[in-house]
Amino acid sequence: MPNPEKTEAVQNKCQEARPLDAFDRKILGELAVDAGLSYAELGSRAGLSAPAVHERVKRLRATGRIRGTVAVLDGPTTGKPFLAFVHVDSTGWGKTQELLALSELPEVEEIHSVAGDTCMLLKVRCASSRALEGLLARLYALPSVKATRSYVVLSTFLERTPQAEITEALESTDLSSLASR
Amino acid sequence: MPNPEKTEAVQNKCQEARPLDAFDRKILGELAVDAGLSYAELGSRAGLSAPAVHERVKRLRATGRIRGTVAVLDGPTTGKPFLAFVHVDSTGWGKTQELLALSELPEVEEIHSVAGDTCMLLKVRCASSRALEGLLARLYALPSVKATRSYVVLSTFLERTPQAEITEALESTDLSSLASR
DNA sequence: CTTGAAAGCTCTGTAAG
DNA sequence: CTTACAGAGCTTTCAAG
Repeated sequence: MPNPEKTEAVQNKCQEARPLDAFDRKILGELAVDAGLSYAELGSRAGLSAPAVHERVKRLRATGRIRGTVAVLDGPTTGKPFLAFVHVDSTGWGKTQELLALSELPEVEEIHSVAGDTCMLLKVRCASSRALEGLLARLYALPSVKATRSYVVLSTFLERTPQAEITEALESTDLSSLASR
Repeated sequence: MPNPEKTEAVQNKCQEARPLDAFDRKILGELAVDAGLSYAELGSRAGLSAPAVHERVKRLRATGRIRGTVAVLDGPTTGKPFLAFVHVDSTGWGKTQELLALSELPEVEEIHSVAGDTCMLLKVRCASSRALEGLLARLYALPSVKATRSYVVLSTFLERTPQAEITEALESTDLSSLASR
C-alpha cells in the first residue's frame, strides 16, 4: 500500500520549481551514460547510500527529469546505415499538422523548427538513398512544402544522447577566451 | 559449455553478414523504446520464452547491435534548454583532429561530416545562447574553420533514439507514389 | 526452440539512529 | 541523511524434452 508521506504525494508531475542539487546532477550524468548501473554502484559514485539514490531516482522519474531508459542500437548494423539531415522550407507558418504527421514514420528521428534560412529541420535515418528519396517525395506532396535541402551524412564521429555531464561548462570558461581576443 | 553448431561459433564480433531475423528485430524495437522491460515481458511480446530472449539479447549486446542502455533526460529541465545545429565550413579536408577534439565538450552531442554546401555538422545542446557563442568562438579559433551557420532550435516536435521500429517501411511503398506522379 | 526449477542478486520497503 | 534487516521479484543458469 502506498503511503502518503509529507509533500511528496502532493507534488505534481510538471513542477519545475525544484532545482537539482549536485547529487541529482551526478546521478543524472551517470544514468545518461549507462542506465544499467545498480543503485549500489550509483550510490558509491555519487557518494550516497543505495536507498537514498533509489529515492532520488524515483523522484527524478516522477518529475519527468528522466523520461525513460532506452537501448542504444548500432545504426549501420541494424539495417539503417543511411543518415541525413533535411532542411524544409515551407510557405507560411510551417509548423502545421502535416509535418508533425511525419512522426509516424520510423525513419524520422527528429523534427525541429529552427531559426535561420530554413523553417524545419529533420533528422532521418533509413536503409538507403532510395528510402530518403521516398521521404522527400512524401514531403513535396505536402502543399506547404516549398523546398528541401538534404545533408547526407558521410561519416559520424560522435553521436551521443543528451547531456553526458550535467555541468555549466562553457558558460564562463570560453567567454573569457572570447574577451581575450 | 558453448556448443559449436554450424557456422555460429565461427563468427567474429565485427561480422555484418548475420542478418537479424524477425525475433531479433522485434526485440530490438521494443528495447529501443523501453530498455527496462523484463525478459518475461519481452518474451511475451516477441513470442518467445524468457530464456530464449535472454540468450538473444546477450548475443545482440556481444555483437554490438545493442551498444548500451541509457537514460533519456529531459533537456529543458536539466539545465540545457538551448539546442542548435551548427554547419561548419572548413578549408581543405575538414575532418581533422581539431574538430574531433570537440567531442570532449559535453555540449557537443553529434559530429558528422556531410555532403552538401557545408563540411561538418554539429548538434549542440547547452545552457544558453552565451554558451553557444563560446563554442563558436572556440570553433573560429581553429585555423581550418572558414565559416559557420547556426540553426537555433525554436521548438522540438520529435526527438527519439535510433530506430523505434526495425522495418523496411518506405522502401517500396513510397517509391510507388513517386512513380505515380 | 521449449518447460521447470534452483540459486543469486537487486530492488523495495520498513525500521531505527 | 545513514545502516540494517527482510520479503518479493527478476535474472541467470542448468537440466531435460
